[in-house]
Amino acid sequence: MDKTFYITTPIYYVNDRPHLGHASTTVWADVQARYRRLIGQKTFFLTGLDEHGMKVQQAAEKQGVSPQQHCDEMARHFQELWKNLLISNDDFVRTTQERHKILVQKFLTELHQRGAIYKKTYHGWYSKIAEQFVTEKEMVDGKFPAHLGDVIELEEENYFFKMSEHQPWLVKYIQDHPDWIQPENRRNEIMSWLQKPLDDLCISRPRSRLSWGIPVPFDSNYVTYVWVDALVNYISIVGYGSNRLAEFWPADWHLIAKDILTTHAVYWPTMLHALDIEMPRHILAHGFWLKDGQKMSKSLGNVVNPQEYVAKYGADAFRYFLCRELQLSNDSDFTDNRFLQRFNADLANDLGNLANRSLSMIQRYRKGVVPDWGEKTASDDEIVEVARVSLADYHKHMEAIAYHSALEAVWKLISRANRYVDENAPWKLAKDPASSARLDTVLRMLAETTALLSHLIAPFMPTIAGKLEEQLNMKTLPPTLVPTPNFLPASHVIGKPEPLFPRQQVEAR
RNA sequence: GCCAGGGUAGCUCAGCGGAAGAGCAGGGGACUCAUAAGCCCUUGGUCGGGAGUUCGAUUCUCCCCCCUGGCACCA
Repeated sequence: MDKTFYITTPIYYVNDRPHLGHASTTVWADVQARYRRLIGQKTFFLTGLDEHGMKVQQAAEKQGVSPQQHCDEMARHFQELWKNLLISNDDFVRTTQERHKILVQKFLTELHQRGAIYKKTYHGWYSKIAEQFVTEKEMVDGKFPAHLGDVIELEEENYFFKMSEHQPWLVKYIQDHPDWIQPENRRNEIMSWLQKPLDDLCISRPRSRLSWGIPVPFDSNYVTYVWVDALVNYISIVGYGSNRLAEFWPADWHLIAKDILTTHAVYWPTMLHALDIEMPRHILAHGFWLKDGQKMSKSLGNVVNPQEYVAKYGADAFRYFLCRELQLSNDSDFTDNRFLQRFNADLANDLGNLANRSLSMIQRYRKGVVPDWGEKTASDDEIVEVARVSLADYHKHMEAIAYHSALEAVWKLISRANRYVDENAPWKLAKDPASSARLDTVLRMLAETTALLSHLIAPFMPTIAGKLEEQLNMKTLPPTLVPTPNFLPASHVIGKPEPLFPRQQVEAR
């Protein structure tokens, strides 16, 4: 494992409080970061906030506070949620931080020096009320909607990045790297999008109408367009401008939601290419959540508040659900019924009960001492084989961020282990002294399987994995995912078994 | 409107030319270590509609219906 591992979430825009979408992307990144650390890879996991721009300026004005005060308040909401969701980010970038601003300016200076930026007049429709340019796309029946107020034709000088120059290169790059943009339907979208000629990208705003931004280094009358500001975070925090950059860059994964695919798959790569900086290895865009089959919206009042679920069911179960149910290529439906079904069936019944029955029997039949291997049968060979296959599948899918499949692999082992208990019926073996050697093996097998499972679920459910390890009394053992015949030493004494997940009441249907 | 993707068991989805599958939910049974959990058995589908190619189509082709997504400088 020579290369370090670097994963990012978007830096979230602070015009609103964190919602289920933010939580999903961040949990996904966290699971990957924890997995990488678990297998011993040096890992950097970055998330943060995008704090500049018109929307923030306007939101602050509306509340009668300074933009920075507004950002600080939002930052508290995000950081509180990440804490409650057990997010293990290595840094938290805020674009208003000096360390970031300096490097955004360096980034722009370099683009400018290379001749990648030029100034031209922009013609467009400008809404005074919204304080921004609007596109003709927003017209309804040839008119702009009333909430935009008077829309006037306006000319404005701005700086542009020569994005169009990089179009042929980008098309070829995507063709040559089929796994670069995932999933495939998003890649196809970008490819079809690139069939039209690419325009150059406006990367500035006159300071006169937007003050809340990073000054353009070569023209103090302008501030930077927020996307340039935001995207640069991926390199500014890991050492852009110094030889430190090579330690983590290129990023292994940029995790995003589908709505910001273009900025990450077109704007960002072309900017990097203009500066001869290496491309990120993968860009993964997941879908949105629906609630009960509908788009979430404040007006419908069906917005899922992550904090509520964490408070009610625990961060672990919530994280599990986000990883088990969120689809990549499509939108997914979040329903309370489905959440509870997953909770009861997968967590309480399958996993929780397996752990509890296994440890209880070791307590009851061997006074908490994990016995050494005794008499073996074909049943043992079978479960060991299932464990071997599950582990291989697990690693394969974890590396690809296919959590749905990785968890399926884990649950195949859980199912097999539950069947193993019934087919060996330790309670019958315990009644016959002649079966003692067989009972030893069965209990040892269950202890080992449970120990392995605690490691496999750790990236998804850190607290529960910790509780399970505590009950197994294996806190002092090194975390590892290398399959060994013995996670637990001879004569190992386990702790007290406690249910991991309390079964939830489901309303009668 | 244009371009993609999809419509398979109550739900979520896999299969994509040779006898319809999984998980969950539902029903029944034997057991008792365990969170009345687990285990075994089981109900359930003219695979969106129509036409065609083929010895044979859920799977390929065409038409139609329905759904979803994308169509840039809003983050």
